Amino acid sequence: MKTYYITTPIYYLNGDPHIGHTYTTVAADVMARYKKQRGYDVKFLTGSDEHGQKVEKAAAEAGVSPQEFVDGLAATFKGIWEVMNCEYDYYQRTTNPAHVASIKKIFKKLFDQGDIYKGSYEGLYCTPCESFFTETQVENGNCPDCKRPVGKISEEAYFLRMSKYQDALIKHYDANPEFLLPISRRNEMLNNFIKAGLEDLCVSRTSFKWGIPVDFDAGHVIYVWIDALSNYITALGYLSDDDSDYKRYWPADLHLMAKEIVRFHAIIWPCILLALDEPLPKQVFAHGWLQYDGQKMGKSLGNAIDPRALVDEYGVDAIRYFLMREFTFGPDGNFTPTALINRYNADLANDLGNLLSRTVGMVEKYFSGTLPDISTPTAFDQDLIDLAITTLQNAEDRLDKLAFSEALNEIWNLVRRANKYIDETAPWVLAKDETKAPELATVLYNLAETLRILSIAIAPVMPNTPQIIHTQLNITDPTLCEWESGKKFGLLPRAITVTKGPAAFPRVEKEKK
RNA sequence: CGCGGAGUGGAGCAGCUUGGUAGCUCGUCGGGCUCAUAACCCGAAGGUCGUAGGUUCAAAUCCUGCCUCCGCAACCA
Repeated sequence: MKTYYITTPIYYLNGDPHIGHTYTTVAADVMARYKKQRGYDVKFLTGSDEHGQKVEKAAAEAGVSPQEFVDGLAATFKGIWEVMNCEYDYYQRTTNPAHVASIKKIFKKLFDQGDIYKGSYEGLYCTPCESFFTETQVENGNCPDCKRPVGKISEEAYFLRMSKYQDALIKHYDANPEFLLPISRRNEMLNNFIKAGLEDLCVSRTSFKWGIPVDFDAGHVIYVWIDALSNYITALGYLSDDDSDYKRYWPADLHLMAKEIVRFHAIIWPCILLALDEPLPKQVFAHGWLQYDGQKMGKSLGNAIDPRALVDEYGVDAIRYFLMREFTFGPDGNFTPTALINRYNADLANDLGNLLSRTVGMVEKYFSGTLPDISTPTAFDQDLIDLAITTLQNAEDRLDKLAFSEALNEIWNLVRRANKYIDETAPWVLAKDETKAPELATVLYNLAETLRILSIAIAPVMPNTPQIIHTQLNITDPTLCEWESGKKFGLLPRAITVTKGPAAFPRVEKEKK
């Protein structure tokens, strides 16, 4: 069976999850579900990065141990993924003993083979940001990020010989045009950083304790690079007693992330893998940020969006749909409440929800809820059917390129086509003439069958909605819900009995804001 | 000369890597229909694609200058 290994970053546990984390993870979940539906053996990994000085400090301020602190936040993150219906296959934590053991082995291996060496690091350091800065970066002696004073510190540290792998990395980029997408990111990394020259990277710290210790040198702690990035392989059991998953799933098909960490995934991580002599991931994809009303989102600005509140108000499928449909996956996007309401009403309430509602309504009204097994084609059927049987393929073409919005647009072309079909065939006219019952039954059947296909197409993005459609159309045969069955028209039994339910997506009034 | 992104009908966006009738959603106006969540369907208006040049038979799309806005500058998705 073909495997598909997809990852989100492991999120740093320094605060509650926000819409940004949600955006990345939902996108990954959509891909994972899509591939599962198509029969792939999928591994979907997410997790949390739980070490470092910020966590150590935040825990101290909260009056709990670092472990207690991250346990709480990790639970919060797992909770939001449950709310968002993100079904990861494994949740990796950098405090997981198995991860810790693997990381120690990786570090030791790299040290033993000379790719990690001991040196000393001196620089201007901002403690809260856990970052070194160059003279030019510092603004009047203050950290350019948080504006607090930086101090000059020097420490013994271990370095990763990144410079050694520069040429190999460039070769890999050249040989794999789709290694890093979108193209703009590729150009950025290649031209500005890789070709400009890779400097050896400081991969340990002595300034804090909360991390994985360097076994052979007391006081040194393995810094985030190796600790966090390697999670993608420690989660598969790399260098553990059971590395069957590693053999099965590595190299990853896709590392998904937002743009600010593309450097680590497109440069540092490949260098680590090159040093380990392991294959590089097939693709790294960096999407943009969501802004809020044109402004950067963030806790400090007080405009961070709480995904839970959105789900409470609109439902999880609607929010997932909105995130995947509204924004082009790649560039930054602008999140506005108005856009959310517009999308919800136009696409979900008016187009899809109403299509289901009017279809089921007509079967009830004209045939007392059960379609008779009679049919006579109408002049309008073929157009609808032609589009219906190509819709899944069209969606596949887009999804395979992570063009979620385009994929949904393809699917909605069918939704709109079905609504138009109702207008063309005017079932209410057919209903007035008893001799037209076979045509009427055909029209309603074709609509039901189209809804079946739609339920398959939307499932990766909207995992709950298919069930609503299936319940109302009384679809119980699981084979009628399989991806490939959505490429065939006419599989649904003709004599279906429908059950009208509450509106799948009740309209939201704009005044509500 | 720090780096990068963006400027497309009223709004929000796509298209630009691989030049060739300017597309989508919302909104507006007009019409149709009445099965449905006052939803649906059809039609129309509205853009010299930031600006000045260049390359080309042909540029929103490639190149150069300029203007404006925004982000980043070793871990905020």
